Amino acid sequence: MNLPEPTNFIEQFINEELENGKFESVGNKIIVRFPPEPNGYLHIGHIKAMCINFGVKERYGGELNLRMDDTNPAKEDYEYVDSIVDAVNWLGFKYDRLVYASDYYDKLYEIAEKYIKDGNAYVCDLSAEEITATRGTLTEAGAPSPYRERSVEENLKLFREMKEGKYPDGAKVLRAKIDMSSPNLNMRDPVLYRIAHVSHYRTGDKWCIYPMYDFAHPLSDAIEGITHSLCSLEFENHRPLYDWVIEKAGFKKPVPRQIEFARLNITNTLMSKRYLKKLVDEGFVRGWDDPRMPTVMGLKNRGVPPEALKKFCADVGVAKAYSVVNSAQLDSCIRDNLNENAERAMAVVDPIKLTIANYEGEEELDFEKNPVKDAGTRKIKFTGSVYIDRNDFSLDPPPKYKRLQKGGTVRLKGAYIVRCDDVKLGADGRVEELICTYFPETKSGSNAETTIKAKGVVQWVDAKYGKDAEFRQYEPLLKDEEYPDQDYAERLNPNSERVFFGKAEPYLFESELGTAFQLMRTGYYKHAECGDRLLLTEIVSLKDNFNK
RNA sequence: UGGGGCGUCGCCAAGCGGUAAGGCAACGGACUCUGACUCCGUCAUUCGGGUGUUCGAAUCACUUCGCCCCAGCCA
Repeated sequence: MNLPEPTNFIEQFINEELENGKFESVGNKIIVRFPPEPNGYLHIGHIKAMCINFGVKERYGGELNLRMDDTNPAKEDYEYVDSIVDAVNWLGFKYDRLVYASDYYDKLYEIAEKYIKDGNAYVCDLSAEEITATRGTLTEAGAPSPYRERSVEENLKLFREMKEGKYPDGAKVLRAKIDMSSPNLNMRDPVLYRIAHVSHYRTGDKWCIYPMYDFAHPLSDAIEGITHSLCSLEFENHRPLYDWVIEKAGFKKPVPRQIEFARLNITNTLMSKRYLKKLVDEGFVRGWDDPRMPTVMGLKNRGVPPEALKKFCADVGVAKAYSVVNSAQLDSCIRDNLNENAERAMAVVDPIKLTIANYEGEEELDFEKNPVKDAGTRKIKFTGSVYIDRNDFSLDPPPKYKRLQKGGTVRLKGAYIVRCDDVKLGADGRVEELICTYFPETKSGSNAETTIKAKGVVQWVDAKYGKDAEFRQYEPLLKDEEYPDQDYAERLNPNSERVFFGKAEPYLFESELGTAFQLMRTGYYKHAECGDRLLLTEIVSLKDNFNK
């Protein structure tokens, strides 16, 4: 058998099973699933889960079901289903089928009746509080429910009445009959079905009883023929129950195997759906797709290429140890990708006029689209009167300053070397205009002999042909040092704190392109919201690089 | 305190009894029409601690310390 080289312990485990012939009866086809609950937007933590699952699918030539784990009607909606599908598609992951746990409500109900008939489940009249009270503690066994020994007939009758809507919410539940003294609390007669007179976004009012995760998830896996059910570490304690549920339902082998991995944590951001929702609901960000958000759509709007995210996940790896990855690692993957793929543009944020006294007329210059790979050039117009950024000039330059200073030279990228002869100051003492001399023989790309040298290169925007674009710098939501690695809950004080994903990058721009692009010199990916003035050399369609 | 997991460089992470990969970060230096990129070099005598077994241990055993998860009719 041709087994792929495992990239993590999960694949290593799968390889061993394959070698042992565990899946021979199903043609050694590996089937996995990615099962988000449609109650929120996907974030970068989900991307890791997707990379793991889709990675297994691809390496084993298997299949993957995108499954909406929608068993709690109170929280779920199509809005989220749509956003999840959009996110998966944007990332370029190809699933084999889109399925819903709610598709199985009928089957699940039948299996529940089977449980009852087999004496593996019973209807319990205890209230939620009473169930909690009789569950016992970490060190003490729980007490059996007084309803634990009801007859099969009575249980069946009661369960059917539950289904028919005869009881109000909370009046009764269906419980598994396992072991009230198990050291694993999940095995102390867990609830399988609860009554909820809530209409479900897909099944409407057909049901008033809904299966719990611990019942629906393993059975959904088994029904779909999932071979490996990959989930995060906190479900480790559920595995015995997962196995029990499938076994009692009577599924034929091979039966799905749950494998757990550590979820992703990143410094400088929040990964909990609950707090992300809070940011949205309380207006700290524009929405789930705000570029400061670690959501898939937020990342997309930042101009982060999907491939960079996949690279990041691959670099970070899969293990079982709790970890917090430094956001610099993500930044590195993004920079790397953008450096390779992004077309370059020049922009000036805080302009100072630079006038070349000895230049006349205008011309078109060739501007390299991407110096890393051969992406060709485009034309930019030059009239000798340009803007450069305020911080590319210094009246009082520090040692080793490479940009422009009075009497010094600098290269206008893609154009000429200029020397600053005079500085005009405004009434407020701020630099208003630089009067320069250019050297024709230093034209970019020319091979003319010259002794003129410039230590630095600056971006510029032509005063006549440059274009305005709207932008606003984003406020970081939290200061760097305030970012919690954990226990961030209490730090989110609604009135004072702010959140930003990643370092507080100062230049995030968004023009009418609605996308990001890499600015020259800053060498970083940029994005923006509207608000202030930004000068661009030209509106180039960089959109294609990112937001497909 | 019961059970289940986890502890390898500042941050991730390989390693599966034969003598510590790699990435990020950092630090030197070269190069550069982005102070970017690229390049070259440095960065764990040591694997939470201890004790054993072994010719030989991060890898096995015992013990100890630390961290995470579980008492939702959430997923």
